[in-house]
Amino acid sequence: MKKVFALVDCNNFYASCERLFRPELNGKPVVVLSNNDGCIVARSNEAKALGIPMGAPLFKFKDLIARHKAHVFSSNYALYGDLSHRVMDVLRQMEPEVEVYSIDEAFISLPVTKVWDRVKYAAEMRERVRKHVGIPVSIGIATTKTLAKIANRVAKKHAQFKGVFDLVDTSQIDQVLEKIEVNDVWGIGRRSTEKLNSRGILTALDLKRADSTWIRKQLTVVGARTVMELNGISCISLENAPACPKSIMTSRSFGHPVTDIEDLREAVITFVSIAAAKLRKQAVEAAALNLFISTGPFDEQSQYSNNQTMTLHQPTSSTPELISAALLGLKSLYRPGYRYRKAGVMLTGIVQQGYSRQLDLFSSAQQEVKEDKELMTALDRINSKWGRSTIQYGMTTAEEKPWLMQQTRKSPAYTTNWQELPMVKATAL
DNA sequence: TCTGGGGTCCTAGGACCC
DNA sequence: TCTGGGGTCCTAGGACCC
Repeated sequence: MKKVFALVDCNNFYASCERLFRPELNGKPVVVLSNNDGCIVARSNEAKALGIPMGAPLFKFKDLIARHKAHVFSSNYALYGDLSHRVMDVLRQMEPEVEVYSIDEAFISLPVTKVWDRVKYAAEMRERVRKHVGIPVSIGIATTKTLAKIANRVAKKHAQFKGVFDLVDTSQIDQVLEKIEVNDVWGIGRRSTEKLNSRGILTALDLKRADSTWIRKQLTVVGARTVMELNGISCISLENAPACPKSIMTSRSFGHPVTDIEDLREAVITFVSIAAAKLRKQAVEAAALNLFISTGPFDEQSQYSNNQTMTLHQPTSSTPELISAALLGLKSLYRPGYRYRKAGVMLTGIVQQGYSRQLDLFSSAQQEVKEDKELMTALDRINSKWGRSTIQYGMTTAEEKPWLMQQTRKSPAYTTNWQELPMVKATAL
């Protein structure tokens, strides 16, 4: 049966999450910051209207924010992740084929029906999410993912469509594409836009009609695919089941510059522990670990950045094993005298847990692996119940931890921590 | 003073092999 | 004097996405 794509996208997701528990902020400007309270990564419509751009560093807009009394939040991923799951659950209750594309977006495969039925159904979907979770979403429908993205944009931008726009009808596609700038097309970023503009390709419609040989040469097969999708030929399919990840990364900028190797050591141990827990959560193991440390990109005094890959004995998800590999790397990467601002660990060579485990000749393998697994299971259980840092490896009790993130305006974990549940005040009548 | 984090895919070029 | 060619694998870097 022929199917069409619906793209469900949460409106100003992080800002909407924050407002859900602070309804008095509805209609007011709200911004949410990146880690370390560095950049603005989400804005309510009111904040967008003030001219605050996406990704802008906070310090450049402090005045504007103060002047308009915009509300500022540190990012609270425990909250956003939980609300995201709830939204996706509602979608799955209505349709079986859901691809969770990002924390705030999902592609859904819908059967082809009459336009009117489709729009009505999507509107119902939208209303259910609003009612059951409280997050507003927009829905775009089309024959390819790239066109569904564009339809979603229209749904979000023009209030008269009430959050749902259907672009399956081919006769109106060109009219819509004509009004979309080429850099707003999914897959066309800054560099491609420069190339396209210099050739006079300014709108999505221009791109749709562009010469395919030239596109293939300048934008590779990726760009060629985008052009096909604009022409209604579906090249990017729905990925229903989550695939095995190719890499898993944990990295952070530090709250303050770090010079001491002992502080770096703690940071690295922490990041490896988080990454290892991610492995176990997805039931996979890593065959290699890449560690990197670097000074800040805005440090004018001196720059240093380096990385090293350690190959593990065999694929593993054991925190202590990964930590010892990482610390070996740190020893050879560290140079004294620099102000480090960031470190991170990337796990690669990911395989399914226990898949093709070679018997290790150099240790009494089986028994050790088993004990380690049980230990990790216990650790994960405790940390998921009592919080990520309840049991940690190799931490000092130092009060000053310069590498820790700055997060001065974080909202409570309303939905994932018993200690931080929202309270309802009962007033006597 | 203050500038995020976590991914994917593609290509070019080098090493190596036969 | 004349000094192949094709395939594979790996890595680094670019571009893009949210």
